[in-house]
Amino acid sequence: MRDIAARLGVSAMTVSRAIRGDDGISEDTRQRVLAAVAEAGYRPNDLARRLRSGEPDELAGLIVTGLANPFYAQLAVGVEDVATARGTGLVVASSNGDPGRERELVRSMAARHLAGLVVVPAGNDHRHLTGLPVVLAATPPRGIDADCVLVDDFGGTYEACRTLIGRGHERIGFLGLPPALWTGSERYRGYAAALEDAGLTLDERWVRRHRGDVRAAEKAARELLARPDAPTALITANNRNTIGALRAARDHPVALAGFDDIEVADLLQLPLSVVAYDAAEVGRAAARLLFERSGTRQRVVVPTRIVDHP
Amino acid sequence: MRDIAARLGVSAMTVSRAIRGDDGISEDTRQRVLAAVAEAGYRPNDLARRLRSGEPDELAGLIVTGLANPFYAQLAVGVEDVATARGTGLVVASSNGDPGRERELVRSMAARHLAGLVVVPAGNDHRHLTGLPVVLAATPPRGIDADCVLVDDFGGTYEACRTLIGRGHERIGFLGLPPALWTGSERYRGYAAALEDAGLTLDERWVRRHRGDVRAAEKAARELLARPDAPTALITANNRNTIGALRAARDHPVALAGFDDIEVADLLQLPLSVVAYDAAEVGRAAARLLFERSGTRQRVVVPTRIVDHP
DNA sequence: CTGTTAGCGCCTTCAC
DNA sequence: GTGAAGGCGCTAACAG
Repeated sequence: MRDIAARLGVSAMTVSRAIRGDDGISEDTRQRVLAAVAEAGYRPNDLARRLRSGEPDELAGLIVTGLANPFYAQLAVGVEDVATARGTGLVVASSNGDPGRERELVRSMAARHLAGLVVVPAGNDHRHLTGLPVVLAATPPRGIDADCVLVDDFGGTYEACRTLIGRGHERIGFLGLPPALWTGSERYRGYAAALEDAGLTLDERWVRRHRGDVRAAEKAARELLARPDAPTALITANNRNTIGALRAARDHPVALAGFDDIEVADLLQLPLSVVAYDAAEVGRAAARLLFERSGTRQRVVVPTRIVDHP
Repeated sequence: MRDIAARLGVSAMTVSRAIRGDDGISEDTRQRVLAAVAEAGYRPNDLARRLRSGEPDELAGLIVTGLANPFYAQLAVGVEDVATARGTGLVVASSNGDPGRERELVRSMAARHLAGLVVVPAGNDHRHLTGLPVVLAATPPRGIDADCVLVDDFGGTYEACRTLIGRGHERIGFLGLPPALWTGSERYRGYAAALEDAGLTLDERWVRRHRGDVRAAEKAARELLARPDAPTALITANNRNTIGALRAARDHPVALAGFDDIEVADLLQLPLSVVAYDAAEVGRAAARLLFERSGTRQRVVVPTRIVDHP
């Protein structure tokens, strides 16, 4: 900057003003400065600018359990949309479901003085989510006071289960996440409530609750469906479990209803109902809460709807 | 920092040294400082640190055309893996295929002094990719000198087309991206070469090359397949086109071979061959090139393989 | 309209 | 082992 100023015989301030589009500078001078800037290929240093002006970093963070899951990719798209609209960049990181790693990521983001953080937490204790504004997604806060965006886990699963019941199924199994996880617990609760309200029995032998990938899900589904008293229908409580169950269903016919939509669900020649919702909207809502930070604590619930792919 | 120093009756330098783990400070003093730091909840300011020390930011950037596309999500996972292993964070942004927006993103990332940038470019002229180290993915550099990671677009499409020919198809259409895009051009070339080598005619009426989403792809496929002289097979040159063609194929039976694997391709009751490759590896390779920056210009090609889902 | 002075928070360099 | 001086690149706040 000083170089440019010297070369033009003006002060650094003038260059600064021209670059920032500050007024109080003649149009003529501005043009001359901008020309010199372009010619020199000079780029102002954001670090120094922020250090001096005290502006917060125009960078927010997003921590998800795994970007490979299409749900989180969509969520990231939503967060990015809102951030971009504000001129804010987005640092994305995956915890891989490891609370220790999540803790480490939060620490480094806080040290970087990011403007704020959207987190899909890996664990249940959120007391380490400090040092910067935080909005939780998919899980309500525990141990901290923070805004959050939830999906209607209970209601969605309840409706999915009712769909199966409405089709005459009485032996309905459940393939989901561990009970310690909020989504695992809430979706199981929706399943259990739907059974109870229909006067059906919840048979624990038809339940598998694990934390795993598609292969683990397929294995669990196969075990369930190979039983002599196999259920005639399954609730699969997230997209990994749904895909695993779909693979198992090639050999063991079974009706399926799953949480999370699947892009090509309509192309599968298998009966599948899904609990669909706008994953990007979860991200957008979270980002809005982060940036708008009203005084009162907020909890947004994104609605779900049943989509049948008969 | 001054506060802490004053409170302890030491100089700011001592606090700085203690925090950074610099030696040349007594163990006793360090402990006292660290205790005070913890108690005050003080966090050193990364901006100021870097401004003074001139270190590059421990953040790299990734610009893709759209994170919603599973291919780019996987690529992001790969870049993130390698970055994380080095303790580097990742700023992710989508250009939405708009070169103007890409230019703007590059500018802001360069201004933030990120350590480097992996870019899946939206356009063909890459001269705006300056101001920081850049590695291109999926497209070779043009107008700049940079490393890049490519997929074997030509070879993959060639083999996919040969698969269809091997099954007896002689009227093979093509659904792909515009010729101005590298992948659009290379994949079309693979298609054309396979036809030529087999002595088959390339009929332009069976070709649709557009930039669009799944719906546009389905529409294009329907038009193609509704013709009286419809092709009996289609090459779909990316996952958006493949899914669109799959939808169209419900009403117009046709053999399909597509570039990019689809997660549940094995579950579709439709004959589909795909050109599969490790999208995350594209990201990992790009990140490695970025961080290792050898003196010589590198070009990595990620291999493809045909996977049949009969 | 333009320039001068001062300092953002930290770290390099050199004294002590 | 510790501190004082000075400056990284930029921009408030005040002159003129």
